[in-house]
Amino acid sequence: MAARDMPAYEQVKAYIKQRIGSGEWRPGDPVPSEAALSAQFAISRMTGNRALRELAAEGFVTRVQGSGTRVAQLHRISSQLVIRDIHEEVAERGHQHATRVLTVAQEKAGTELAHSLGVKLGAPVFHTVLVHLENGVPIQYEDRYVNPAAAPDYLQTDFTKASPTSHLLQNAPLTEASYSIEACLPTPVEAKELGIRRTEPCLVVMRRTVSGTRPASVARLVHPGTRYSLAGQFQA
Amino acid sequence: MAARDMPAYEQVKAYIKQRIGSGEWRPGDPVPSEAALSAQFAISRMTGNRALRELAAEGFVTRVQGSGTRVAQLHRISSQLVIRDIHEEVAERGHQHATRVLTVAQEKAGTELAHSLGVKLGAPVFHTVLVHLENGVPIQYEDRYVNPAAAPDYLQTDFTKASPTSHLLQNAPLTEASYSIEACLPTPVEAKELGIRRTEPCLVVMRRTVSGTRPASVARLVHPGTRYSLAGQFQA
DNA sequence: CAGTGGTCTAGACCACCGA
DNA sequence: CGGTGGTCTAGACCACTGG
Repeated sequence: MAARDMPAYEQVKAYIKQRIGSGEWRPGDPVPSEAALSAQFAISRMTGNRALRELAAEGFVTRVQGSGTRVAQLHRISSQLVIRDIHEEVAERGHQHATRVLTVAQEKAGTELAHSLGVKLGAPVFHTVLVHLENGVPIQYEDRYVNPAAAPDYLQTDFTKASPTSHLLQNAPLTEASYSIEACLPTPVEAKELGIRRTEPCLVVMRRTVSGTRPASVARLVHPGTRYSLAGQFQA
Repeated sequence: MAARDMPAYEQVKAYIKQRIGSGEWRPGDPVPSEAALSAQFAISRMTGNRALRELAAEGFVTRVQGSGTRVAQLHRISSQLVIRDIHEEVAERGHQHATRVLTVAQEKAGTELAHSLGVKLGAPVFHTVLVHLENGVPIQYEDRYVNPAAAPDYLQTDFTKASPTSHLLQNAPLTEASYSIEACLPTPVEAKELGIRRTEPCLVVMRRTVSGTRPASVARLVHPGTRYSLAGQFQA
């Protein structure tokens, strides 16, 4: 065990998590109070407080002022899906990232798009279509519409050097987003640009981001099923 | 403003979040040090520490010992992705959920499985294969292996009444999980049981759950691409 | 080296809950 | 009322970073 090197509050957290994980303390059972922990571990009350406060934030226990701390009823496990720049993602794997630019244009918003981006019908919107390559192999077809109000100089970006995601993150602080993930067959154009057969399943992520109160961008990200998977970890 | 009633550390957090949200402090910019905050707000260093520590946990800033605190590049946003019982999920949509049980058996662990579940090669493991239907239409093919140590009476469950997920959540408190999501074609058996063509893309979720320190279960969840999508929302 | 964050202490006052 | 958590302070020592 690396228990000796752990900070005191981490040791207390580990102790409590272990009791909960082993089933020794069941949901609803009381957890030792801050004062009890101080005495038991020979630590100050603040240290015990930090341990319990963090466990509460992580969903392991619930605390009620005046009443006490108890083991939480359900373990809600929420993931930490992160909106990442694909360039960083590839670079982190130690691979080469390159971008092929297919379309950079200003267009007029149709009904559906106008609604998604919160602009008027026929108002100008920015449109880019790119293919991202990892070590020369296409891994993502990115079809994106951007609200000019959120990133006025979007079209001036050199997309071979800065990805749309990084440009948007720099210029339009992200406050909200929604996504959906599905499995689809690629369109003929997508298949051609990704260099795959039209029968190969693709992982498609549709994402809509909001900056402040203003919709910033909607994107359709198509990944060949054999070359890309989303992975993640839940904790707490 | 309710600023007067807020604890000091919350006021400091609000101040910093406001600067970041308004774009006044850009990603990578330095955030005032704990000492600077103490002076500026007339608070103790510990209070400033708590504000910055929580902002770091929430993904607004990054901290490096010895170097300082800076505005984070990305907003880490926790999603609503939760490990849910498919029965609840379907019921929530106001639909009928039914289960077809294909396999309920005890088997011997092969090399790979033994490693995933943390048991010895050839040790007994529980195996179930189910098909979940929403209003009579197959939406998920669930192939699951369970560690007997985590849920000894798993095989006695009536899976038409309680789903594996709900049984496991009841009996083996969940502490950790990892998953991957990909797009694949179904195997012949999967296609047959789901009632789809073998060329129809499927959304496949591989999930491994851990209860305490013990791997509890590994599952392969296959969903027809045309009938199922994962959706979620981010919020700051 | 000076400045930073990481941790910890031994007190303190308050608001709240339950008996 | 005593016990609980919620917050805050004014110090302290340490490990790490940068110039």
